[in-house]
This record gives sequence, structure tokens and C-alpha cells, in this order.
Amino acid sequence: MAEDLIARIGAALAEVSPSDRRPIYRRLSDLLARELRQGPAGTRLPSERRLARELGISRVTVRRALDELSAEGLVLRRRGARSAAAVRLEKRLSSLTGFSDELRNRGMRPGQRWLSRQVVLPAPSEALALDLAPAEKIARLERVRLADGHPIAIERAAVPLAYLPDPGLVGDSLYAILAEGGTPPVRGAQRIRAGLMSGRDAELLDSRPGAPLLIVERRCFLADGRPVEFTETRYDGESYDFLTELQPQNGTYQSEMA
Amino acid sequence: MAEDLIARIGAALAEVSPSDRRPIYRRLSDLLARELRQGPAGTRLPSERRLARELGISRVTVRRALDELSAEGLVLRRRGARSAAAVRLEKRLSSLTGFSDELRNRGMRPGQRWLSRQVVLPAPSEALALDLAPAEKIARLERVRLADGHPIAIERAAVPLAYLPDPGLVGDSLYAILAEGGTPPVRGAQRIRAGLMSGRDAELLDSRPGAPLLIVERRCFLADGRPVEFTETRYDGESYDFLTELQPQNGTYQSEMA
DNA sequence: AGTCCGGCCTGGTACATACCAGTCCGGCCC
DNA sequence: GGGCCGGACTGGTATGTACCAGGCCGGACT
Repeated sequence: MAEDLIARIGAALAEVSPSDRRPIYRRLSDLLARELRQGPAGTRLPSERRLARELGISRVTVRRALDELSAEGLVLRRRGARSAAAVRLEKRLSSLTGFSDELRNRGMRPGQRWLSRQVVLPAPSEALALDLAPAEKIARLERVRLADGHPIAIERAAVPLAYLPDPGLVGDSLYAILAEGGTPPVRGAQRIRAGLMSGRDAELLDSRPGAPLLIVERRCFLADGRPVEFTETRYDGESYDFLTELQPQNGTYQSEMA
Repeated sequence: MAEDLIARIGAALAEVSPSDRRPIYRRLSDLLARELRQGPAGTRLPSERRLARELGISRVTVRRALDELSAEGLVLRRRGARSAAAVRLEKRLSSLTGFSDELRNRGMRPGQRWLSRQVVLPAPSEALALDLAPAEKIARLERVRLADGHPIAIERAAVPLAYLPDPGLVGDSLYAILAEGGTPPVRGAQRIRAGLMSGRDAELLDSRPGAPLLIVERRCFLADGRPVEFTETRYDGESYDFLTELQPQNGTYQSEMA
């Protein structure tokens, strides 16, 4: 068991490509993550000292890799006992994978249908969210998100024109365009609430007025704190949900039931 | 500025109480967190080397503290430039504060009304979620959560009897009881979806049938992976929402719009 | 005044060492 | 067989050092 794992990881570490800029600890944590995902929960890892010795790296570097895995919830660590594969949990809501990747993870085919991509005056909520000067225009992108050809969400994104002068340029990914323009979002915040479908919602989502909605408002920021995007997404509540994991904090479990 | 900050932190580190079991890095990160929360976003911290020198600790320890702050989204770090206070974001959904604390943060008074606390046979979903043997009973706790005296959520928790032999013992906090019994949950997962109120929901929540609900299912685990709790909470969708932040990962921003 | 470059400062990675707190397991005793 | 204890092993904390990649700022030059 442990011999096989160490041999596989050692071989993978030894044949790293020159274009791979990941530090050792990142490479090790990625390799260990793959192993952990393929094995049963509860599997014990080799000790830190053994990994360090047999892989020819420092124990501190091994610990750094395990710190990453622990932060991602993939290992459970306890002083005096070897680290073990954690019970496997779903992806964290706070680090949502791309919408398309998320659907693929669920075995579905992603798609989209553009409703509009235009330069407009902002709605009051958009102006407020984006800290806009009076009469400042925005790029607004509206589309229906599909899963296996079925509509599951209506998405409306607003971006200041300074960052997206031509909304027509956006293909699949707004973020790719923003990154190319040198203004990648680095942080964001979301509000999740429940609502009921309007007539328009129902029409676009092939549902009925009054059906449940999950409404997500998202605001994203540049590295210097300026808001770069404000998006509202209305998910068909009968077709979609969010999964998230709960992390211990400061050795104490924080919970709704405190 | 930096002199004041270093003096305050140095003084606080020097007068630590013997009962304080936190390691140095944790103490430093807690102290820095408090400073960062009280100052404007964008404020620059002293360099790692200066903090280490003037506080009389190792730079590696300083880095460890800053790693924690970075993971919590309180600082932005960039090679070659001093770390800065990040734009302040709301609490992470993945580390929900206690329900009561959350309400207090919103300036509301928390409360509750017990519907039942009893030993029962589990519903199929509960049996599945808790990996129960056939005919194994559970403790089930059902209550309405109040904010300023108004009902906002219906909560139904199921716990295997092995961990909670007497549900009547639960006052405000199920988790406190579990911790006292030596079986504290250390991890969990949640599913968030939208729904519509039933007649019973509407009656308990002073609303109307068909009104929107935010439904949260939570499953929590012991350190060894055994499930210890399965809870469904039905929030009045017109009174409550979730706030969450988005984190960069691996230097690349993950997003729904990828 | 504007631009460029070099030096210094900054954060990031990796290594090594020492020591402490906790866990596990085998051996011994009842 | 069961319980206890000690030793070996484990993870956790803290320190120090070396070096690299990137950013900032002041001085020189145009």
C-alpha cells in the first residue's frame, strides 16, 4: 500500500516537465490529492517523516503539502496518529468551480443561449453595486444557462465599460475576457436567497410562475478593491442546488446550532 | 502607523496568560486580524522581516500567521510588495457562525420555540444520511428559530441515540451536548436548495403556502468519519438569506462564468 | 519633466534542526 | 484474557539559513 503510493508519487515528482512552475509542495499536494480521491476514506497515509525520507524532500515541505490538503478537507490530521483520507465531501460553495465544470462534474452537458450583450444605463441596484458615477454606462450580458439542453438558470451580468468596452467580445467566459484585459477579479461575495418565478422567468426556464427560485447575487472585485462585476443569477429551484462543506475553525466547530 | 501597530501587538504578545494554549502564530494572527478589521482596507502591514525582528520571533512564524490571515481573506499578499488589508467581505458560508451569533451580527435578537425532542424511528432520508442499522432509533429535535420574536426557520435535527441518548438534555445548543459527550462534529456538508412552503411550514412561519423557502440539509461527521447529525432547516425565503465570499484558488480565480 | 535602470526591499520556496504533545502497540503482570 | 506501562513513532510548533522572483524607489540621463 504505502510502498506503492510512495513509488507512484516519487516517479511523478521525478519526471516533472520544465514548464511546470508549481513548487514542490504544490506538486506533492496535487499528487496526494489524486491518490486520496481514488482510495477509500479512512486510508492512512505514510508518516510525514517517511514521505520526506523516501521522496528525498524536506519534512517541512511535506507538511506544507499536507496543510493544503487539510485546508481542502481531503485529509484528517491528529497529533500522534498518521494522517488519513477524510470522508469525501462536495466542492466548497465558496470556491465555486466554473458553471460548465460543475455541470460536467454532475455528468451533464453545459450550454448557453445569449439573450443580449449590450451597452446600457445601469439599473439602480447595478449602479450601487458597481460604485458608478451618475450617467455612467455599463456592459450588460444576459443569457440562459443550459444543462443537457434544458434551461436551468437566467444570468444577468453588469460590468463597468472601463473593463469591458465591447460586450460582444464575450463568448463563453466573461472572466477570460477580463483577464486578457488585465483586470481579473480576485475576490467576490455572494448573497443567496429564495424567490418565486415571474412570468418571464417561467417562460425562459420552461417552468411555471410561482415555482421556487434560488437567486444568487454576486459582486466581484479587482485586486485594488474596485468592483468589476455584479451578476444576478436566477436558478430553477427544482433543477439546481448548492453543495458546500463545513470546516472546523480554530479547533472549534462553528455551527448554526451554537 | 506601523510603529503603533507593532507596539500594540508586542505588548499583547508579551502579556499572554498562562492558560492561553494558543501557539504564537495563532496569537499573532488573531491580533493582526483584529487590527485589520479596525482599519481601512488597503492598509499596508509592516514587512514580515520587520515584524519578526521587532516582535522577537522567527520570520517563519510570522509567515505562518499571515498564511492564516490570507486563508481567511483578511490580507492580500504579493511577492515584493508588503501585505495589505483586503477588502472586507462577509462571513463565509462554509464556516457559518452560530445561528444566534449570526442574528446578533445582523442586530437581531435570537430565540427558539421547541416543537419536539423525542426518540423515534428515523425517516428513510435520515436512516440513509446517518448510516443506521435497520430499526435503529434516533433522537429527533424539532424547533422554530426566531429573530426578534418572529419565526424565520423550522429546524429538524436527527442524531443517532449512541451520541444523544436523551434528547431532552438539549437546551440551546446540540453541539455543546455532543461535545460534552466526547463526540463533537468536526466536519460537515450542506446542500442548499429552493422550495415552496407547505401549509404546515406557512403556519409555523407566519407566512402563506407557496411562499419561497431556502432549504438547507446538513450532515456532520465525527473525526473518524462517522455521521453524527443530519439536519434539515427550512428558512423563510423572504426573511433570510446567505452571504458568502469567493476566494481565489491557486492564483487563479475560479468562477461560475468560466 | 519623463523615462530607465540598478539597488534594496519585499514576499515565496526549500532546507535543516530541536523539542514538545499525543498515539499506538508490544510486553509484562495479575 | 484484560489492564497497565514504557518505548517508539507520530504530528505540531518554533527556530535559523539560503536563495530566488518580483516590486519599489531614487538617481542619472535625455
